Amino acid sequence: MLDELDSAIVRHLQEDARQTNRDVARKVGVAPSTCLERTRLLRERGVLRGYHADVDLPSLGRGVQAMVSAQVRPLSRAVIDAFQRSMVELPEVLSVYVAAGSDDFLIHVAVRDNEHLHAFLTDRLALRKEVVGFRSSIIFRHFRKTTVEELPEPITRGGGRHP
Amino acid sequence: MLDELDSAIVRHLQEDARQTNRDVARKVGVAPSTCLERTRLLRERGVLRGYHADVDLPSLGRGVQAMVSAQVRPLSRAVIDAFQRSMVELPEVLSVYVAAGSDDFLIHVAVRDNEHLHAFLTDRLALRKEVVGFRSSIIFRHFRKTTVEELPEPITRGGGRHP
DNA sequence: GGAAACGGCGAACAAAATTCGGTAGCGGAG
DNA sequence: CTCCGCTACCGAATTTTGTTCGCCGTTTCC
Repeated sequence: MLDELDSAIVRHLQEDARQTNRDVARKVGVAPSTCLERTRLLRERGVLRGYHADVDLPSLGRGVQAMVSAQVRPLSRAVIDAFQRSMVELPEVLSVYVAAGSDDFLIHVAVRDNEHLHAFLTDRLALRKEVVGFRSSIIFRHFRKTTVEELPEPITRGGGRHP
Repeated sequence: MLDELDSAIVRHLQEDARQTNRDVARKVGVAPSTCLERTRLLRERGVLRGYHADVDLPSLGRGVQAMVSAQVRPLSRAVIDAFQRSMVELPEVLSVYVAAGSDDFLIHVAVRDNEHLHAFLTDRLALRKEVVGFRSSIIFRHFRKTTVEELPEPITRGGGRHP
């Protein structure tokens, strides 16, 4: 799906999305025009979904982060979709994961302080009647990998899907 | 800490970090040179931590995501730091949260398929002797907010910290 | 073996980044 | 009240980059 040149471009744009196309081209060893066209195609293909600034949360008055796992009932599409939508539009929420296994939802929140977290849990979660339970984990540190590489093919037994 | 102009610049760079400085300047209503200087200062102050391409995980051969919560013992700094570091360097791992509450660690992983996830859990987690338990949640959907705004000051009783 | 298609290249042109001297507005001191 | 100095913004000039497009070498498929 991605050749080596694509992968290299993607890697460099993950590390610094604001470096110039010329710089990327030089680092991956092709002409700027080639690099530009490749990048355009990667975007068009949906491999590159966008470019976003990474912001320091404490600077935005959000010194406390937590991951809140919630269980909702009934697990119908209507309830799930509505709950997801209402969580996403809360200013405290950074991210919503719809999941299965131990939890139905994982909600990553960033708030001013513990007081604010408590208010969020009681006023925004506990009050909702579809929420039958939730647990919170305060996040002390968060290390996010800047670059995600293509996974190498694993050692397979017996070959691929087209025999 | 951030005036209205800073906030506007930060907001626009969160939405699209690769738009030109001119475009940002036009949108926030200042001259390009002013916008450039502001952006430089925001970076220097650590408010803007970097700019990263958002990559489609399935395109990288990672069609399955999960959040794994792990409990480790003893909860000493040495064990925590070592476990964190070893998780971060695994290719399957996107993000590591060091937490307290329901869980000690939250590990966001993206793998090829369920088979690969199972291999990860058994070979990379269950084998470690400091891991005393873990639970996994398969992630079906992940909605990440592109723009994080500064939280408005709450209604406080009795005023600020400098009377 | 040849034709067509693909991908990369580099030059030319348009646009953006970056620098820097000038200046308006603001705040403080006299 | 006025003057001074400081800060932040602006806009023009220069350098750098983005973007387009015709050309050419390679590969692929008859």
